[in-house]
Amino acid sequence: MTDASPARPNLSNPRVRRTRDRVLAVARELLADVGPAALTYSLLSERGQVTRQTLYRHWPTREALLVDVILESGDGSTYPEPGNDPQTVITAYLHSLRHGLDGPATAGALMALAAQADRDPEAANTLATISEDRHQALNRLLEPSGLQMTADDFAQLVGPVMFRRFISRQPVTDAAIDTAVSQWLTSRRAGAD
Amino acid sequence: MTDASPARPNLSNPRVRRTRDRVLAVARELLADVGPAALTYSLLSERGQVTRQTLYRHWPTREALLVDVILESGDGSTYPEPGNDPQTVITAYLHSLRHGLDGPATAGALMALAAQADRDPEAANTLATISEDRHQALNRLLEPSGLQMTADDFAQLVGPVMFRRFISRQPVTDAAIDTAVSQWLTSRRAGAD
Amino acid sequence: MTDASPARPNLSNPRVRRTRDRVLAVARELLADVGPAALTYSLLSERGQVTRQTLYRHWPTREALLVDVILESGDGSTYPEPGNDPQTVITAYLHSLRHGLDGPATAGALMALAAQADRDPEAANTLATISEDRHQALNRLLEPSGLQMTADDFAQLVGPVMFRRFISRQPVTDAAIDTAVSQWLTSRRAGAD
Amino acid sequence: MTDASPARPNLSNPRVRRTRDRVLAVARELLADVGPAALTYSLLSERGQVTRQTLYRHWPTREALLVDVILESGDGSTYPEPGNDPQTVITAYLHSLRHGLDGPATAGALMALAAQADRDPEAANTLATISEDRHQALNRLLEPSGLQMTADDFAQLVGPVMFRRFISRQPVTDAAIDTAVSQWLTSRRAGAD
DNA sequence: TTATAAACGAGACGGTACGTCTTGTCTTATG
DNA sequence: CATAAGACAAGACGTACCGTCTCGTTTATAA
Repeated sequence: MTDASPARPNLSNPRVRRTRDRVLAVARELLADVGPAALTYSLLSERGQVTRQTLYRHWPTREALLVDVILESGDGSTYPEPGNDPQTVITAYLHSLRHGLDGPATAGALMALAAQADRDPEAANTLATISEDRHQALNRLLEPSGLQMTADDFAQLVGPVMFRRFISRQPVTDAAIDTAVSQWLTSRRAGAD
Repeated sequence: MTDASPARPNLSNPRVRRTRDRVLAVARELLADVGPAALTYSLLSERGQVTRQTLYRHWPTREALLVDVILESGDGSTYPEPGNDPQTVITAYLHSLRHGLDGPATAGALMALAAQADRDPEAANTLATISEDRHQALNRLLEPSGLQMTADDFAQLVGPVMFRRFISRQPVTDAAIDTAVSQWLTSRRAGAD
Repeated sequence: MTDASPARPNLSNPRVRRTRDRVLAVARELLADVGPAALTYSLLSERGQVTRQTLYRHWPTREALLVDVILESGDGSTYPEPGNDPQTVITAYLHSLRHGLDGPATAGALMALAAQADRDPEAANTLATISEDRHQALNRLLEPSGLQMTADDFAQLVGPVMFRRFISRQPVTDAAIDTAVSQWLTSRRAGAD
Repeated sequence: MTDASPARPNLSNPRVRRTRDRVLAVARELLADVGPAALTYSLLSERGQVTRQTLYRHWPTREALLVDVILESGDGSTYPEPGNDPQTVITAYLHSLRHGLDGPATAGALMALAAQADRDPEAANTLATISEDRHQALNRLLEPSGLQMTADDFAQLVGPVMFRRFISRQPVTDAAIDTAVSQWLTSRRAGAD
């Protein structure tokens, strides 16, 4: 049994770590500057003081790079605080989501993945995983309130925000977020009756 | 002052029309076969019995081609019938939307646009226009019922479907559609109180 | 039946001719300057005001390029005059051969071919063809004298010169040439007895 | 004064010896299998159970490796017996030479050296040395006969064989060898008159 | 017998070249 | 004389080797 994929650099090696972090930082910059389509390995290599070959060693596929960019979205934008009042928590969550999608780096990487997900199962998987992550993150914030969301609920809340941001291209206003939250809460209360 | 854009072929010329339609048909096939990223002018020219030059004349930019593909989505998938019962109409509409996004041609082109919309105002505009089109289409279907939707409403309904289809990558089940519709109706009725 | 090899540029096209001649000239220069091993398509492209892609179109393989360099050895070094006296003609021929192998361009290309001929039948063929060419050229020079050489004779004459030039790396002196010629003539006369 | 070249492994160390011999054996195999151009350090390292680094330690340059391969041509092909009759001895010698050049390992290495000798004085030297070696070896075989060859004589005999083998690419037949030998003997006798 | 020096394995890295692909422009011959 | 065929420049792709550089580990020799 030969090794199918040639083994990516060992992250416990500090040199490797250094290289990787530096490149990811530059990648984020470039993603914001030139967009995902123009984020070529050629460009990244010359801006990142690194050889193209090194990029391939770390991220055999451009998609792998995008994943790392999204997952370790280096802006340190933190999630809001957990809390007892669902409406407050959810609203704060959607605000933070909106903020996370404002910077063109993460948003660009996300759409790049989405664009190829229909043909690239790995990209599709990654998207699913990311969604699930964010879903669980919200549930953790909601824990003190005793409320938990299903995937359906999550789609119901986040979908409208995403739709405005990426498809209909209308600004995601505070009002729009409020609408989404209150609609969901209303219908939920009604359903509970 | 030189002419910035060299004038695209005159659509009233039947020969032009023929060429254009033939190419668009092939483009749709290829879009389904190989995906938007692999839909190159080179490939399209050889499959479409046309010179690359001709493609450039018709669609100076790849994005222009994608727009035409989306707008004239040739599958003949028709909208549902208008009707008096909002719930029925809306549900039928979402079903047809889901169906339209099942074929990988339109969906692929759509995401390709979305991926570059952050950097390409024209793509962004196109997306906005398309969204608005579909929004108005729904409103036309709803006319008999006397009900009309705001952009907010539309996002609230369509967003969750899109989110599942393109981001969280869960199947868009009938149940999910029902949930979206009933939530929206419920909250609406509650708001009307 | 698909076209296996993508068809090389049409030499009757003047643009093609121009490009080709320019590149071959530069190739000869570089061959002399840096040797056959360092004559990369990359280097050739940048010195020749030409894209790498263009080089590949003209000479799909580096060997094809070397062949053209050898066959159209542009130095215009002419063969000597035909004549009645075999000894004079043959000696003159070997002098011109030596001169042709002095310039590092042709000699380098020749050895490059020889080095890969054991594994590359095309290279082997090319070498055989070139040898045969030179053999016939000599016979043409000898026609007035009524004498003709077999392949054996040719090897007997040219071999020692090649050996000194490429293997034993001794200078090919006038004396060495005289020895080769007179040995061959002597033994020939002896054999005729 | 820093040490220009980092000192190659000490051959008196048995571990070194082991490594070296093992690698050379593999190198010979590979040379026959894939030819000199494809005998990369990468390939050699993985086939030879050895790191690339180790190869560089032993043979700082690929050429140094080829020299070792040629000089210690491990096939154990022995020279023929010395004897009194020059014709017999010389013929036997040329047969053994032909045999030595039949196996693609030595022949390939030899031409690889020849191809770079014009630009690499070390390669040129090595070739000269090797030639001289073989020349002296023949003279040793001829000692019982009282006959000795000059470098000129040697070139006159060996050149035609080499030429057929490497340049004109005709088979080196027994007849060709006989011709070479008898021509040389004839002219020699004639010259002695 | 244990240091100590050398050889070695493992593998990251900056380079350079490869052969291929698509793009947009430009040239040429032809119908 | 307008247009197809296709040559070309530009530049990214993914891969292969190269030569160099750590850093641990093993082996051999010498104290």
